[in-house]
Amino acid sequence: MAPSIAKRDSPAEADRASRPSADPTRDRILDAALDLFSERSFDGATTREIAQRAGVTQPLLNYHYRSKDDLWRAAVDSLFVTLRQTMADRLEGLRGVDPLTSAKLRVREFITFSARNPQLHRIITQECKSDGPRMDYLVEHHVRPLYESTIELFEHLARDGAVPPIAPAHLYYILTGAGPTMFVLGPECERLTGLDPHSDEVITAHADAVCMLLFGEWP
Amino acid sequence: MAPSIAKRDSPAEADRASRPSADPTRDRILDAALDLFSERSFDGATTREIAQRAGVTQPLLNYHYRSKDDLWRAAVDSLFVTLRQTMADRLEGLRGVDPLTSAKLRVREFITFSARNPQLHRIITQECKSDGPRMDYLVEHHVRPLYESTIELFEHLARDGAVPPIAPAHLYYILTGAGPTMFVLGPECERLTGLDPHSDEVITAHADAVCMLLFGEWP
DNA sequence: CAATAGCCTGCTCAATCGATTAGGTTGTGG
DNA sequence: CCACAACCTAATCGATTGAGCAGGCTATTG
Repeated sequence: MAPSIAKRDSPAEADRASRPSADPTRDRILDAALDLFSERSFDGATTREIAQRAGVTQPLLNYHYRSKDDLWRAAVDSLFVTLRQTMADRLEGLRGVDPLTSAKLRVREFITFSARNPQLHRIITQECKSDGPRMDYLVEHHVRPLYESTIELFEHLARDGAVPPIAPAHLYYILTGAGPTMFVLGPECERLTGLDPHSDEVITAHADAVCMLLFGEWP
Repeated sequence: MAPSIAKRDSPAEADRASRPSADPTRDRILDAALDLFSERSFDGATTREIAQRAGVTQPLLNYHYRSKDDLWRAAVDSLFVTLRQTMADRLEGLRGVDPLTSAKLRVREFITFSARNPQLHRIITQECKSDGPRMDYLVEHHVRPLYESTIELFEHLARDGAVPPIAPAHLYYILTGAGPTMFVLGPECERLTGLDPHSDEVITAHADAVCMLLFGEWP
């Protein structure tokens, strides 16, 4: 069905097609793909439009990536790499800090990232609404590790009474729902509330609000 | 650009094409359209597949609805009519109940509806990610009234101290994010947590959790 | 200098999309 | 019984989609 052998004739094909990065052209393609896939969904985004936004021609996408599906996977991978790197950098400066403070900062960092990269949850909600090969890839490669480390964090916090007695699975969907939705629906939010979901003030206020609810800091 | 006159030749065309309902065939088409639009997005859903799921042929969609866009609008309308009807029925039985209890039941009803009709938030998140004619229709016809009545509710509750001191706009996105996300991502939730997001137990537990956080009932 | 390999583009194809047309069937009022 | 309107279908249209092919440019290598 899906031969693992390269379908083109040049020898280095298998290496090039949809493997690593570090090429400015490939990066521009991935960024454009991420924007359009997340806004318009997999089917709604056309390869021609992605190419146009990246400033290249459409056949170049099939040169660098075997197929539209392959391009999608590469774009998703790069986004999650950025997420993991950002979170890791943040945690780096938190050695020795007490667990509760560390957890609060993790939540804030997650919300800030979701606000600056709404593509993350846009793509997740697009693909995970129905079972399919792309949801499978997304969950097994990227979402599950995130889920499990979050569950572990909540279990720790619950034992200390730092967080309400709510099953971790529910807390996970409350956090991943309450945190990013305002920014996922950025254009709607702007129209509806007049707030600018890109501004630091609004992002901070939202993180404050979620932390207040989650960690119960109101008399 | 878009003449309001019927483009077909029969006289009753303008009346039929995309006006009221009460016809079992039209209802089946709308239900199928809702399912597919919400799962696959506007572009991802094909009129042929909608027709197939409704048990009719594809040209029939263009007979009953002027265009795919028209069909989408009719499907969205029917969903929001159901939402308003459900909420109104619920509030009917709450005359004389104190405001806080009434508010809690409203929140629970909203979450229950979102769990049983995940199409609602699936479509909202699909269309409101980017500005466009469908977001415009959705917001101005259906979302804004919902938003404003929710804001009003939260302002009342905040005055009584029944809800944390959080700006209503943020509370709105926290509620509409934390409540439905678990059910919007139903297939992912099942795979990730092992919970069945269709079961009454899980729905109730999630409503409990959100109410606990929102109304602060934990010592 | 010649040759080769890596990027990239213009042109094109088969498949599939939403929409249209013409026609058939059913039921109702005169 | 006829005429007409409502409902539905088969066949098909032009447009757009993802993908493939052949070839051109540039720079590194021998």
